[in-house]
Formats: sequence, C-alpha cells, structure tokens
Amino acid sequence: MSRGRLSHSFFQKYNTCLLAQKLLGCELVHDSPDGLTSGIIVETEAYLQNDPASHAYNRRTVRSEPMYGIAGTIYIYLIYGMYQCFNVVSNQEDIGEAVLIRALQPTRGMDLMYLRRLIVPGKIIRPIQNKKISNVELCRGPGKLVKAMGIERAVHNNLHLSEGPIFITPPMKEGFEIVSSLRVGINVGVDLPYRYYIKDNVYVSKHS
DNA sequence: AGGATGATATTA
DNA sequence: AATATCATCCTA
Repeated sequence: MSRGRLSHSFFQKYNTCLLAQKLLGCELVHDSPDGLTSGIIVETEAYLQNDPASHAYNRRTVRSEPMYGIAGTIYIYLIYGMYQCFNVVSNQEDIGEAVLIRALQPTRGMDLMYLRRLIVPGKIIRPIQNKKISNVELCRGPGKLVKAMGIERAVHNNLHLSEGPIFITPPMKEGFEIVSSLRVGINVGVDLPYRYYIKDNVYVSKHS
C-alpha cells in the first residue's frame, strides 16, 4: 500500500515547468489526525522567478518567503480572503519558483473529503440537500482540493514534503498525454503557457 | 454577473 | 494609515 514519498532530489531534479509536468500522475497524500486523504495530481501551473504573475516576481517578502526555500517545500497562501492554494516549491534555494496544484483525482478518503468540503469555517454545515458534491467536484480547483485535503496555511505552510503529514508519492498513472495551456485567473503574464494537465481527464478544473 | 472576505503589497 | 489587488468559488 505504501509507495514511499518523493524526496528533495526529485523536486530539485527538474526545472519548474518540467516539474509541473512530472508531478502529473503522482499522488498527493495528507495523513491527518482525522484520516487519510489522497488524490492523483491531474493539473498544475508553474510560477517562475521572472514571471509577473508570481508572488516572488521582483521581490522577496514574508508571504513568498517559502518559495525561496529548498525544492519540495510547501507554500500555501490565502487568496480572496476565503480560499487557500497549495504549491510545491521548486528550483534551487533562494530562487523563488513553485508549482501550483490545481486539481486532483481523488483516490482515498473521499468520505472525509466530502465532509470537509461541507464545513464552513467557524460556522455550521452548509445546507446539505441543497448541493450534492460529486466525486468529480471534490478536488476540481485549487481552493477545493486544499479544503478537501484538510490542508491549512497556519499548520502546513513552509513544511517539507520529504517529512511530515503531507507528501507526494511517485507516479501512479503513466502513459497519458500532457496538454499545456494558458494559466487560469491571472491578469499579468497571461501569455505564458505554464498550465499543464492530463488530457481528457474529467477531474481537471477547466478545459480550453 | 456579482459578492464574499482578509491578508498583502504598495502608496502616501 | 489607506487602498487596490488578488494563482477562487458559490449563488443568483
């Protein structure tokens, strides 16, 4: 059952765009106190040093500091006041680059994922009958997958994938075709084709 | 199409 | 200190 976890050498081995592609087909795992959840990475985006869309573009601030850590560091940030995004830091230390994980194909702990998706922070559970979240919808999008996986910035930011409760296993899926396209939800650097996903995979957030 | 929601970076 | 800006998601 245990396939082991990818270590620093894997994350450092490729440049950021290539790592974004190599991570496709690998399994992201969170072994949490509430239970284990996991999913195959099916969609990623690369954010580079000289990339206007990157948090590390022309600056090194407290928020983006984890991006300057060694490859395999976890970088989590808050977006739009409500959602969090999960990144795998890449390249050498002191070079601020990372790969955003945008969608997962759930493999384990789907019941727990479903429960987490329903919980509104600090409040009650969302009206149940109103919306039924399908397996396809559980992790289809960067904010969704972070919530379904029980990942929190306050707890997991700046941890490393080579140790700790969150890790990535070697590829489970192989032989698929990778599509590259423009990145989603940005206003600058829009022309850079640094989004990658598994062709025809239903769990990818959005097609183009 | 528009609103939720808060940290962050930038300007003053 | 004030403000514009978000690597998003949900509801209408």
